[in-house]
Amino acid sequence: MAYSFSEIEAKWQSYWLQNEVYKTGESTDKPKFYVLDMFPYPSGAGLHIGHPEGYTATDIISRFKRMKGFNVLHPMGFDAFGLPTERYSMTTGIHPIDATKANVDNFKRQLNLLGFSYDWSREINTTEPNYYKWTQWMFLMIYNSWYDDHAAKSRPISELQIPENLKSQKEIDDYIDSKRLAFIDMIPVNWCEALGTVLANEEVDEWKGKGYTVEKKPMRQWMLRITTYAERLLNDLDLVEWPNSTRDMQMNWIGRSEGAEIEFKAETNDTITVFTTRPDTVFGATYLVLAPEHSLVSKVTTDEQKSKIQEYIDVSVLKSDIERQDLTKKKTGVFTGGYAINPASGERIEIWIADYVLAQYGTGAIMAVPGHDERDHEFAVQMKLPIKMVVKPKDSDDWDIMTSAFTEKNGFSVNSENSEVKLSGLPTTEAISTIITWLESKNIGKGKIQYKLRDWLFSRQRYWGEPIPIMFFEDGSKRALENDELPLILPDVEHFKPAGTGESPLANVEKWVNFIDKKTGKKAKFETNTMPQWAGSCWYYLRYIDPHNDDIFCDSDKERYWMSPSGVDLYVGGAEHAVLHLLYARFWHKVLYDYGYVSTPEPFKKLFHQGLILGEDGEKMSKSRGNVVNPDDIVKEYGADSLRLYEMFLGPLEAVKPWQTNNITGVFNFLNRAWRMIATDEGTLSPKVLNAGLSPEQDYVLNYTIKKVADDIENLSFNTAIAQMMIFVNEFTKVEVKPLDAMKKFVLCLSPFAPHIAEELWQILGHSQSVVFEEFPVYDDAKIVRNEIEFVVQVGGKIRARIQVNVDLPQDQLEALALGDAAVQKHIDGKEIRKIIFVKNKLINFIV
RNA sequence: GCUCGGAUGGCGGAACCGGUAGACGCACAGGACUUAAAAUCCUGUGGGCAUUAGCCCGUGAGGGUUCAAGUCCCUCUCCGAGUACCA
Repeated sequence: MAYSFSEIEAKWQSYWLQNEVYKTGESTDKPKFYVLDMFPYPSGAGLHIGHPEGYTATDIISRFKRMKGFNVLHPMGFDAFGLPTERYSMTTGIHPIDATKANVDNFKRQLNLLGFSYDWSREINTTEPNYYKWTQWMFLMIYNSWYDDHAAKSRPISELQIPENLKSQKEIDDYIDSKRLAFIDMIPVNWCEALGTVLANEEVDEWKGKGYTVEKKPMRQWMLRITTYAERLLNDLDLVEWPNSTRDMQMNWIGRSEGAEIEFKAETNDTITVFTTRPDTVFGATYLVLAPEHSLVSKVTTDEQKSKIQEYIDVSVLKSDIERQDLTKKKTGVFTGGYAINPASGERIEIWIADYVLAQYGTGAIMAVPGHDERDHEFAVQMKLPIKMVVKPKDSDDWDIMTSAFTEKNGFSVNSENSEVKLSGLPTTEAISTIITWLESKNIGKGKIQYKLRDWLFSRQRYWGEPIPIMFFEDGSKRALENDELPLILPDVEHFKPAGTGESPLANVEKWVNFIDKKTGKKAKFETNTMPQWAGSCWYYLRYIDPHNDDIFCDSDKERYWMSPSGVDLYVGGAEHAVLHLLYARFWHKVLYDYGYVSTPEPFKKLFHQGLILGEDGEKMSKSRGNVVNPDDIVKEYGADSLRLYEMFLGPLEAVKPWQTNNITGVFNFLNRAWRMIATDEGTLSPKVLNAGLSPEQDYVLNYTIKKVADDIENLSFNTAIAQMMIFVNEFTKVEVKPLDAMKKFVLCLSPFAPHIAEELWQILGHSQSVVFEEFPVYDDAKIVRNEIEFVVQVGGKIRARIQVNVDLPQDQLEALALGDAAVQKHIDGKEIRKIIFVKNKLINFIV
């Protein structure tokens, strides 16, 4: 008969709730531990089997740390703004607020069903005005900031020095706006007609995959100047304990490269600035290429080339990023008819446009060095442009530059000199610094560090997001709301369809959009764009610390207690957020840090990604495949404790692993065996549990289990911790008498993993207080030292005997014992022993 | 293409700093209990040859270092994730 998990789980869940067992203490005299889950988007589908994986891991840690005497902060909330809800509302007419509430209720029901120890009094929801008030407040903090390069930090915009030559208010305002960390720009964005909204690059594939069409269209957008933080975002990765892969991804995303900007004079007298990482190859620059969107294209284009150029631009704009970046296709481009002068060689070179040059990176223009860049080489061959060799390989002279580009950075410059500077003969690194010095002395270029990271497109043409708290006046000026005017509440609307003009549904809410500003008395119009879903998740970990504070987003004393010395102690979530969420949150955190609102430069000290759980067929779970496992069903059949245990027993937390419902019987049986070891079918203490001493073997297993479970929890190796507890149960199932003390310690070890059954067993063992408040057992070092071990004897590296010996036996005695073994003698067989390898307490190896 | 992971029995997975490969679980087989079954408990279970207590092979493939390699080095194959003309 299986133990009655349904009754037990319901009983303890309501006990925990009624007694507020998981309320986080406010006292600061205990050491703290902040363990955070990535909060979910409450979708209509409810929890899937992947959610409880990370959540169980953090729950085990939380429970363990509490038992180890820490004050644990383990909160949960909901990242509830988002497009799926808005689309649901569009089709059903159900208000996003109502849809969100229903989904959140369902999520909470499911989370509680699994026995997670969240402190629900700290629950947050990004869509509630008293939360997004502070999201808006932070947006305004960013808006009212400029980045001081000298101080290398953000400062209030009021401290910005206004150049004296600026006279009119408009000029001054424009100057200030050009420095703000939040600003408006016209930029080409991914416009989806059907959704009536702009999509982020990372969303394009997702929606295209669902059959939507996405095109490029320049629109007025809010941007955040995250690029000012590129260097710090890169360097501070050294401060965190993150998976290497995630750090690498962020480093690649930020994409720092060193090089130089070089100015080329066009014959029209326009200056075309290019960025290159190989300024040493400037003598080999045989043509220039501008991106089709480059502002100088029309100026350098000659009359007879005009129509061809225009045609090319028109085609480029219609192409999606994906199409433009399709590497398999041939490169395309058109000659503008214009020429420029290579500032190093003095040669007259052609100016082309081509869409293999990206407008958004560097200066949107390149000097093409076909001899030493594969892309330029391909283009030059195709367009029959000149190819010049200016770097030769270290050890050979016979590189055929017409066949392929030589791109290694370990060569020597050749054919690179003019009357003022000579690179020929220099190794590449020296050539680079030499040419930069020359360019700088001539004032036609300079060393430059370039980043791939772009500014953050921060506005969405959607209803279901935080309103941007900025108003515009008829004269074109604008005003940000002040703190006493926050939150700017999202108005109620009846229809969630976009305005169709590219504006959000808010544009249709006449009364809300157009109003008389009370502070200035002027006619004003609210911004109709809302913030992206990333906004609310940029700082939620801080709100948990002080969720009900109306004066500030988080009290600074509380912040210091929970975040010092290096941020959230453990952050667990999916690797899909490795770049964007984590980069955006780090950015906001650093702005807050610059103003002293937070005490650490980085928000998340240790990060961990749980691996995906696949369906039984080894494929990603999806409705269409029909391989989705619903946690509710598993709980019904085996109980929450078994589900928790099984998800942890499946394999290493970080690994991608297939679900096998069959295998859950393993952990289910284990819990039943544990139950029978301590309790009767009727739920009373088993008569076999007695005050009794432990045999040395039992003592060993008990103490080793305590040690192993504690160590493994710290390392997030839950699968091996569970295996060890199984060994414990196997050991004590064998014997007739179950020593009471061992049973108690075992239940304490089990409790972080399977809290419901542990509570029940703990009560059966005679306790009236919840197991949550108990201390984690301590093991006895002396008991986990074996006094007899199995010792391996090898001859010529092959195992020939295993002998039982006392621990720490010295080499000479073991040699004698080993040589006395018949099997060993047989293999030595009178041969000469040339060498003896001895590893204490492990093995001895006779080389013959 | 580039970057980062990974590959261990029929299956999920263990294995510290190079030192007994396959812990633990599933599945399977046998036994005990039972009129019988289920449940439970016990035993066995990488492959091959012997079938006694013996030997050989074995951690994706091939090479190397070492007394000793799943673990370190080189080359390759396959799988997964990220990224994509970033000059």
